[in-house]
Amino acid sequence: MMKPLIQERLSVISARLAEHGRVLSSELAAEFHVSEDTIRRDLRELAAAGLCKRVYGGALPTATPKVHFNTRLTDNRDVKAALARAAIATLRPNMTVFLDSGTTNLAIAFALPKDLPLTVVTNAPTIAAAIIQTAQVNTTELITIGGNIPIAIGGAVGSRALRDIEAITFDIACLGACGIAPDTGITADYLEDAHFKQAVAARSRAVLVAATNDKLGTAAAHAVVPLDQCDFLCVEHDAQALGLYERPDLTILRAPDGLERSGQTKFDESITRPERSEDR
Amino acid sequence: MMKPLIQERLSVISARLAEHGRVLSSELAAEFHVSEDTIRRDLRELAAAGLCKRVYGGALPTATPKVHFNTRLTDNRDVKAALARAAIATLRPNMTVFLDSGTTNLAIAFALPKDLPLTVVTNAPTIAAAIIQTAQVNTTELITIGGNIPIAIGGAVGSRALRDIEAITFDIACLGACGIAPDTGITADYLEDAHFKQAVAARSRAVLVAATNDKLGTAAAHAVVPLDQCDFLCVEHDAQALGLYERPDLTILRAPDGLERSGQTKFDESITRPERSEDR
DNA sequence: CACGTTTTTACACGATTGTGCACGATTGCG
DNA sequence: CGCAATCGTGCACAATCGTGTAAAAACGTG
Repeated sequence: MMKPLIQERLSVISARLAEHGRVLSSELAAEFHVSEDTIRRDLRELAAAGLCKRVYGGALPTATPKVHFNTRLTDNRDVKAALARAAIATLRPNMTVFLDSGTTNLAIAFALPKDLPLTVVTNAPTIAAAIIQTAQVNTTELITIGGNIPIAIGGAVGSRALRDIEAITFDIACLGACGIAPDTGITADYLEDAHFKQAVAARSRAVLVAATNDKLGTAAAHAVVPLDQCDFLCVEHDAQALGLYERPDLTILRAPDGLERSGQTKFDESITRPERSEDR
Repeated sequence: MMKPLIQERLSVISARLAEHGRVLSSELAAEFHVSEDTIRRDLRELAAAGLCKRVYGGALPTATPKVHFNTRLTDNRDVKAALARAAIATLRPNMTVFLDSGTTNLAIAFALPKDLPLTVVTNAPTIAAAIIQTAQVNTTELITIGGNIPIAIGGAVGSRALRDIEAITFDIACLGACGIAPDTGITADYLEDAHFKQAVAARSRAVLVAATNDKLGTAAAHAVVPLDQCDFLCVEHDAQALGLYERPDLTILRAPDGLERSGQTKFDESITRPERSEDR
């Protein structure tokens, strides 16, 4: 049995990941006749490239984009609410704000101060419904971008949506990100979604991205905008390795530490521990 | 057989939670061949992430953060659900359906059969959000009509919405009615809303109106369409004086007597203490 | 070929994480 | 109240991980 080249090994691991949905460090070590340290290095590299997510004992494929919008809705609700609080600090009265589809932006929609006059534009019905539900009649103007809506995305991203976007200029655009990494910038799972986000970013004076820890350091399939075209990056209070994300015109906002859990705060530190994935 | 990674276990628990509506610590421990302590730790983690609510003996899914609709919906919920069931009897596979804003149409959106392939068009974000929430990814195509949305109306009714409507022809349009009477026909509270409904009706092969008893015999400020341009009228099972509404091409559908509560007795009532639904 | 440099790997060691067990506290129920 | 089930928490042990270091292999160059 010939010893495989490193790239071959990485490729095989990647294929195994896609086929089986998971890999174990010990299995791979036995299969390639190398130490688990080597496998761990490989997985670290793949994770840095956004091709997998490391977990205790092995690795899993990066979040499959086929999951239904609803399933993502409840994930990290507290965390996203904290991110939202950090994001709304950037808003000023009478701004025109774009809220992209995505659960983090949904949290922002719910967190909008009710007495702050804003024009809110969105392509996501769920977010528009949140505005309708919570906003004052007189302080908020709501504009929706219509069109065909892929249910997995939860927002209009087609040609009509692109055309309607052209008629508006935004003071700030809150973009959802499926992945965000220092080298790849903001990335999205779907091509049309990525195109739409690009168009929005091009028509915005400022671009804000809020990302939970699990998004940091990962890359999805389609590039949206590089980091140096972003103006605000909202991260969790315990996000790490942020030095890699520093750019001249990028303001990094840390979310407040959301420790007002209903109970059992004692265990929070052991549960929401920081991610370990560092880049090289 | 092979030992699952922790994240996989958490994922399975989460899925089980969504599917069954509950999980038992003892069941999970037996299934994964781990101690109940481990399961409890898992549930603690999921609960900290806001994905479930721990109860004595297991865990329950967190109340689905579904978009809260107007309180008017909950008032006549059973009645409107019954009306919705009558309305969906008019639908056939691959129809293009327009759902106007309004709580009765919202009930229709929720009652749409999940396996019925449809193209649903709506100008109301709340209804679009409901479709996103409940629809299958592959059987429903969703198209929204965008534009400026007066929050009091809850749907796009302006010039852009009118223009977008021109490009579509509907098999059936479910119009919301603020009032319906034999002489005035369908009426609406807002002028722009009435205009928009007219445009929709003009582009539909069939017009359906569902009305609760309190709408029958009343008239709002602005006329939409007369009765003889309607094709289906859905009324409650005990609606009276319907003879006045008879027209040559109008089919009157009586809703079933809404005595059969849709089951779905949740784990909630039996195990955990009743608690207020404090969504946000 | 000789030599220095870079890359890759394996091993060692301490740190972190996951798990099961023990024991006392709490909760549900008759 | 009393009993059984469940829960919380501390602790021990094993698996896994990160990092530093050294050896081996590959590479380029004279």
